[in-house]
Amino acid sequence: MQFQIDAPKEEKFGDLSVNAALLLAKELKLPPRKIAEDIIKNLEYDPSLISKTEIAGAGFINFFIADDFYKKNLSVILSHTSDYGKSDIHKGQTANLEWVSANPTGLLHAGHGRQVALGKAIANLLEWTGYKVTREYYYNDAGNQMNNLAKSVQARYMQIFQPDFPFPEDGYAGNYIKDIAKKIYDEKKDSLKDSDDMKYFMKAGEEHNFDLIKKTLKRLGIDHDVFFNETSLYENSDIKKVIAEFKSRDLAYEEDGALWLKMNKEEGFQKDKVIVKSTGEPTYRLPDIAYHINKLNRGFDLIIDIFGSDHGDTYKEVLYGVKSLGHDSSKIKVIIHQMVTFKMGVESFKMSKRSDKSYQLDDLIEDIGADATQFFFVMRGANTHLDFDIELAKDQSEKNPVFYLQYAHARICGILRNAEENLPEYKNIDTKKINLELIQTPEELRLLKVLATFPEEVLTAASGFEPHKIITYLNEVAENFHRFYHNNRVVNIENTELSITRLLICLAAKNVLKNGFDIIGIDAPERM
RNA sequence: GCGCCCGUAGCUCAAUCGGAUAGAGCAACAGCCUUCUAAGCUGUAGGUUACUGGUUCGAUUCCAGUCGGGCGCACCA
Repeated sequence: MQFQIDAPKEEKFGDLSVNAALLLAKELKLPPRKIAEDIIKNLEYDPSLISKTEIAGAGFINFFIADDFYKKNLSVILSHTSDYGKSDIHKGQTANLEWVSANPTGLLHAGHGRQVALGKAIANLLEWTGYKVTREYYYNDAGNQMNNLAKSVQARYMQIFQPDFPFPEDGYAGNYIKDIAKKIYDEKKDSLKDSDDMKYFMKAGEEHNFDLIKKTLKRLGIDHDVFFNETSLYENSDIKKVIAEFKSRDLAYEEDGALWLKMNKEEGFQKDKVIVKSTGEPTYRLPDIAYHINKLNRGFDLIIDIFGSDHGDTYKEVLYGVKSLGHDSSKIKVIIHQMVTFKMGVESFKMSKRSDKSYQLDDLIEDIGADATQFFFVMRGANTHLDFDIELAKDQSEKNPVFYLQYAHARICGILRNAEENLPEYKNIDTKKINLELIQTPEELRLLKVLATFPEEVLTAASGFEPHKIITYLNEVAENFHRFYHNNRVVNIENTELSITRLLICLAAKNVLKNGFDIIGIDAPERM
């Protein structure tokens, strides 16, 4: 029988709860509470770990973990320092996380931030569970959009000395195109005139844009290990091989001069899809399929893609292609995040690539800082539409949720500075010889309990790729620390022994906060 | 029209892949600074989990339908 052992939401229901009796009731045709009684009667457990059991509600069996366990855990936290919360369940395994992967046709706009921040935190989470993580960026410098970029740059360049030069209708309107044109003009003056120079315009635009994208990522502390170039898939003929495979498996056919991939209607696909256009150029699907096969062939145990919901349908086609060629697509996990609506108080506005007034990720970082940017994007589950209130994020006051957490850390640092001055000997204490008997107040115990669950919180957050759970948890830590602070004087020269015990609790809380901040990717300030 | 996602307190969101009396923050109201940072703490109020039905010991969670919102539905990526 698949019964569950859970930590109940409410403290009064104990620390662990088992629903076995409820599940057995039907089969045994007995009242659940009666079954629970029988189970408890026959249970053997260590009374130094479990202080109490009880039957509650419809027939839950609740276990209360002894306070001693949590008290002893204090030295566990302190001795593991920056490793506390890490696990090795995926030790020896490798993961590949690909995200951002914006084409070098423009800058990262504010909406990209959600994906940028999510990926950063998820990569960290994976490392905390033992994965060796490759952070990858799929660099796509082929296709129509690059021609469009070249035309846009050319037009802005020409307009410098020929103001009536027409700007392409679907060109990129952002001001950054003018910057690129200006740069070219400074170097080449008006020597580039005919369309043979298109390649030059393209290259200049690409380099400029990609440089800025990388700078933005750097501001958020993101450094990709691999920039995988799409063109390499053509050069090493991976794409040719994929086409040949599709043909030999009779999964593709030619029609109207194009090559079509047969899509399985039973898996929900409505119609077949073109993989090679009649012009001979592949559509994005083909290199994407080849790319994912390439990742699988590199031997990763886990492959994660992060996309916005606007790609919610297309990735399924790519995975279908990969699977139909006999590859194990179950190793590939796709995280879809919903779109972001930015608000200034009540006023909302949408991002647009076409407008030159679009709000860039750089602007957002400028306005609210890198920490708040990272925090606000990761704060909520990826699968809900996110309302991003820039005014709130900008607010340097208690309204801003990021400060609540950071303040708890800063406050602990304040206490430690006080101790440094009045009780410097606390630093030399052997944490194994603390007098645990002195831990008595409910706030102390409650805080220790919360701190003890950190490793498990990391595991659940990592297994579902849900970094927002870390924030929810850290909030609980901060809340319990503040409560502890208000009711328990820490540094008191009259009572050195108690002071030292409480200082160690502070250190443990600081340790957990710091580790959580590291996962999310924000700073742990010493002062605020 | 079809597909995917979503709808929870006035607002922004949680709720451990079916569990107990649905929780936080902000906003509102009432309190707490001669004491380690009041960016804090304590308390009050706020709900038919969009709606209707179904599945079972038990539903915010699963299923069907309705309403409302987002995103897709190219030989663009």
